Amino acid sequence: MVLVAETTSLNSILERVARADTLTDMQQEIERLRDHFGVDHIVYHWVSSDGEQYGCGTYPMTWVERYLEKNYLRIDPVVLGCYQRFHPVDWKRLDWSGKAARNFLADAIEHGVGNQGFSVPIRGPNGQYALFSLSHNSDDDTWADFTASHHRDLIMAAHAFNQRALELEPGRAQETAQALSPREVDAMTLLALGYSRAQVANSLSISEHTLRVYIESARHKLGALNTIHAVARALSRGLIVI
Amino acid sequence: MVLVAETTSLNSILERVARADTLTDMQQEIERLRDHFGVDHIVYHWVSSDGEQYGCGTYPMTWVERYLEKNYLRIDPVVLGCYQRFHPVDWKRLDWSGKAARNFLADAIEHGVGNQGFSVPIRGPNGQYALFSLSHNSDDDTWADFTASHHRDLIMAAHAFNQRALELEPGRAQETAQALSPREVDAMTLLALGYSRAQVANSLSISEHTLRVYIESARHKLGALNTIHAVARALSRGLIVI
DNA sequence: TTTGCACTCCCCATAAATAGCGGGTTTTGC
DNA sequence: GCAAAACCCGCTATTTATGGGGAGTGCAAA
Repeated sequence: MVLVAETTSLNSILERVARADTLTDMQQEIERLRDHFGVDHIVYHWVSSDGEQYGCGTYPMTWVERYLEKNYLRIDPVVLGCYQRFHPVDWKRLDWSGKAARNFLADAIEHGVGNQGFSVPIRGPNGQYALFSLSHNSDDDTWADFTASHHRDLIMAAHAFNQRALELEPGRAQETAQALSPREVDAMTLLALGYSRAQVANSLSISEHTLRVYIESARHKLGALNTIHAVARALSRGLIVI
Repeated sequence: MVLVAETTSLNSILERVARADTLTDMQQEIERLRDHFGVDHIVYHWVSSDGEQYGCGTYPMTWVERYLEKNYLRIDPVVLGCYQRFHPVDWKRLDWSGKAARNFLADAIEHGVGNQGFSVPIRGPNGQYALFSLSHNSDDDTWADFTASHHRDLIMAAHAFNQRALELEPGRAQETAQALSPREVDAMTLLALGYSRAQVANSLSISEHTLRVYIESARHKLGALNTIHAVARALSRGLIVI
């Protein structure tokens, strides 16, 4: 077990990440990064604004397939926990109570994921949510020393992957374009706060019919199927804040 | 004009930021950081989950007051532009067309803000949105050299402020998000994805009435007034991911 | 200056969600 | 083992949202 990082090569790896043209290139760099840090696994995966999942990393293919097949995204305490957090977190500090979480953990370790882990969450303007994770097999103290001494390197690495991944993400151009008008933002915000249509119309001092026009135009701009969908998209894209 | 950064002292500043107990402490460190980078101004400001604004920085008090008084937050292309972005951006690359934006720029420069600028946006799980900005008076080339060579330091500094600011934010502790049951999570998620109740019930292979029970229990747990409200809260509390 | 966009208002018919009542089984945690 | 919580289903009635039409103003940029 080697837990040594040579900062000399980190910069060169991150520079290559910044110039990566494909996911395959990033995959290669993530393997270099794993060797650099001397950990068992590194994974970078993210959820785009349209809910699509992307990722690259060094987990065994069997685990990746199982993860997708079992839809572990909705169970994985790392994903769910980091979604509520701002800064990097050690997996030990997440909530592993609950049967589903414990089963997931057992399954993960069985498939080669380490017993220790550390994740850096980053989120973007349109609900993009990315996670840069390291996983390793070691005792608690060794792991604590490692994460403490490489905290900054890990943040920088996460940022590098993140920046490039977002640039490589397909269909980014037309999604950011669809902003909402001020009135539409008002309407979506008040709906998200639990007001009924009548209350929203009253709050905005407009007729309920006018309000409906805003809701519908917001729906169309957001490509939403109904009001709940529209509010959810506006929220997760950061167009409204509640 | 000095644009030299000694990396030896950056770490010590950021470590003091990480241990800062109050906004005043952070204010002190931000001044040290300004001297370290040799720029005219550094500002860190953020919008919390309840919409409150906080900030600290080296701008003249007259400008801060004018900014708040004129409600420039809704005009400032730096704030608006970075809200739509993921990674650090030079102010020159933002959209300064539009009368309001140009007036704002003139007003800002008149109050001592530099003609150059660079901002690092970061956002958090509950709609928090933070901006770490540097401003300086210089020509384009000098500024481009500075930002290029200190790109990583700036990201690290932004992260350091960000992490501490979020920890210092009041009212974070009592945000004990009551968890939803797996079925409630399913229901909320599918609703957020735009499915109607009939479609959700069909997807989950349960009766529409049973689905209704889940939606209502989720509503009660979330203290929501209606379904839209419940979905919005579940989303913004990170209980569901779409 | 003309084109676009944001903003405001109105009707009608149908689809969907909400509110209230009732009944039951299976899992999970202490 | 027991209690609590999660899981599942039925009914009726009312309120609310949605979908499809309309029309007209004003502002600002191309």
